[in-house]
Amino acid sequence: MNETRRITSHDVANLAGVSQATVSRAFMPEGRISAKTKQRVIDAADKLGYQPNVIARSLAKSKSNLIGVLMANWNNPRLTETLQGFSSAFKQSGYKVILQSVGDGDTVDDALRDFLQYQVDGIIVISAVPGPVISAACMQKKIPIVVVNRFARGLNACSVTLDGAQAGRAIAGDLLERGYRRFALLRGSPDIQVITDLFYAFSNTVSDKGLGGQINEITNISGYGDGRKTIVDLVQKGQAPDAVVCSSDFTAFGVQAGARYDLDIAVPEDLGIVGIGDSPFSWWPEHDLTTLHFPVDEMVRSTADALLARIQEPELEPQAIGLESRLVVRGTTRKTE
Amino acid sequence: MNETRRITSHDVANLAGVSQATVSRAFMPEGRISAKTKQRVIDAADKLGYQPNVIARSLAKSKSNLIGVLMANWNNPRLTETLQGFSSAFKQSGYKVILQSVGDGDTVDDALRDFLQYQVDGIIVISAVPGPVISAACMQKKIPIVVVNRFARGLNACSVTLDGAQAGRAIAGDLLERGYRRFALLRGSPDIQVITDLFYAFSNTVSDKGLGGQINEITNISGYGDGRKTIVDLVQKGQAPDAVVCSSDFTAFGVQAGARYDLDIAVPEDLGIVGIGDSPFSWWPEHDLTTLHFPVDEMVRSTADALLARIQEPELEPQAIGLESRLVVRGTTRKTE
DNA sequence: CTGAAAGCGCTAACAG
DNA sequence: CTGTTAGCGCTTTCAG
Repeated sequence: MNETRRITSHDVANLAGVSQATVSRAFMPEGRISAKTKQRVIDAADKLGYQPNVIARSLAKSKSNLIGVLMANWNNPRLTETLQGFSSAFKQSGYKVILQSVGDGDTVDDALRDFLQYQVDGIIVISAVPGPVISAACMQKKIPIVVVNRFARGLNACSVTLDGAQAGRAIAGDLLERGYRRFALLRGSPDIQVITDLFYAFSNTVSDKGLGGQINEITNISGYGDGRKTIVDLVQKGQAPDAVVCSSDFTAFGVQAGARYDLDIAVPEDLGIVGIGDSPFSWWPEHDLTTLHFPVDEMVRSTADALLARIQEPELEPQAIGLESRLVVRGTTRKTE
Repeated sequence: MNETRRITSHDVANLAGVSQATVSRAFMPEGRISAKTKQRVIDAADKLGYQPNVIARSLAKSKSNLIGVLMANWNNPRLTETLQGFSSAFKQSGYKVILQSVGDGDTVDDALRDFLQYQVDGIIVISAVPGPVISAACMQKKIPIVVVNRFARGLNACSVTLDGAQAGRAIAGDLLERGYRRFALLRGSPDIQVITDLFYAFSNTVSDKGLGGQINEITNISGYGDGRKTIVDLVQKGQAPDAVVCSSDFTAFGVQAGARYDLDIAVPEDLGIVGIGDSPFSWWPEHDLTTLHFPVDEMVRSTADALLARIQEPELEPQAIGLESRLVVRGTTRKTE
């Protein structure tokens, strides 16, 4: 058996007849080295199949080029786009993504601690908010955090979310214009600030217009099954809305199914349905859902920009970015009169 | 400003009045150390907020506890389950996942080279196959690779895929029994071995039964739009099948849409539709799709097991695991007579 | 059980 | 431009 010791820069140095440091320089972008020796080193390197050891480099430079991404909600319909977006955005800047999911008994903060131990250069937390102690620890180590889809209230972390107020106004304005008046607002957990903002702005817009709209907000409704059940319940209790706004497309699909298969209510004539997210299949004619377009690309770019900027310049002020969204009008809301 | 030097095991050692090596032992599972001093060290450590530096540990132990996951196809409908599965499966074994996606100009092999530089302990390649040189390099460094959804023909790597032959037989048997005879088989790229196997077994089963079935295989059809267009084309060209098998659920949804919205063909009476994957919404009544259930959980488990086993014991033979699947019969195929 | 010392493989002054 | 020499922070013999 060939005793396979890992080949290091020393081996390359020997073969090339230079010092180990020279090998190092040959592999550094701004290594001051003559083109000729550099070539000799490179040749020797790939004759041996040498690959620089990034772990050792990280230790020496105190920079890992790792970004920790923590995913707390795997039910997001735009999830794959998000992950793919981050992975390629950071690849372009020379970073690698290390991915953790929260669940299985351990918490957001545990996961973040793991990231710290791996000396990540920055952290992205998606759909969760870090605890105060751990984020203080990050701040003290100058490791920037960007929170996505949640607010990082007073945490010295950036956050990137929908602009809930703008979205709420947009949806309410549009629905009112189409003649809807009795609204049901369906959401999951009641403590997601963005949705709170959105519903709040929605309500305000409705009252401001003075058209006599009424609003019924229902919490802890999430996913297809919940949506379907909820619309049936409402109708049976005599609280039938004429429009439903759902905090997620999946819930909206469920409402649509309830109307179509359980209740035989005409959509959009007797019931308008609006989702949030614009999931990749909301345009399919089976659904043809009017939904708020969540600008994933822009979100990824803002997040990456904010994080990278703070990796280079840790003293930058934290920033709360609100993404503007627009309503994509499809077949689940009526034509404007 | 507080000059924030990172706190290391030395700092803890000083505070605890022990040597740095002792601190190290206190944080190692099998560190030979007395309970008393260990406690003193732990106390000192979290008084300082000390977190062991995993990068340094990796360098010292030549073991990174990193698993590289390379994702080559982001259109897989079971993608989130897959990613979540791996991330939590490996977390349980003390590994972290470092995620890359191929695309944006660089290749599978580039990505794998990056993984090698990060000294990953093992690699998972999803929906792509590594080149021969890079996988030779991995083998020589004793870094195991498991290929998922593709065969690793002669690469000294494990592979985990559907058992195409079994799946093909199952689908064909079921469709024949339901009286379908004129089959269209829709697939994307023609060089995915699993689908080739599947369609081959499908064809064989059809001929073996001697019921006079005929088969039309069409390649480069992938996704909703393609599926929809394809069924319309077939009908217009007078080649209407009475059953369509699609290599992905999304294509099947498209076929269904074509039948429903463009052609007004009765499904399942005049057209049977079968997908592959069993995506999370194939059971929704809008689709109610008969589809081959892809056992994601089992796939994740097999993959993780195979990889972890080879991390511990690099000399294990490569293994090709074929996952058994079953057809989930829903509304897009007729009742058996 | 604990301390001293030699690495792990690379980067970064500092001379020459 | 290149070699020498210290580290980066931790693990691991090897003595004691």
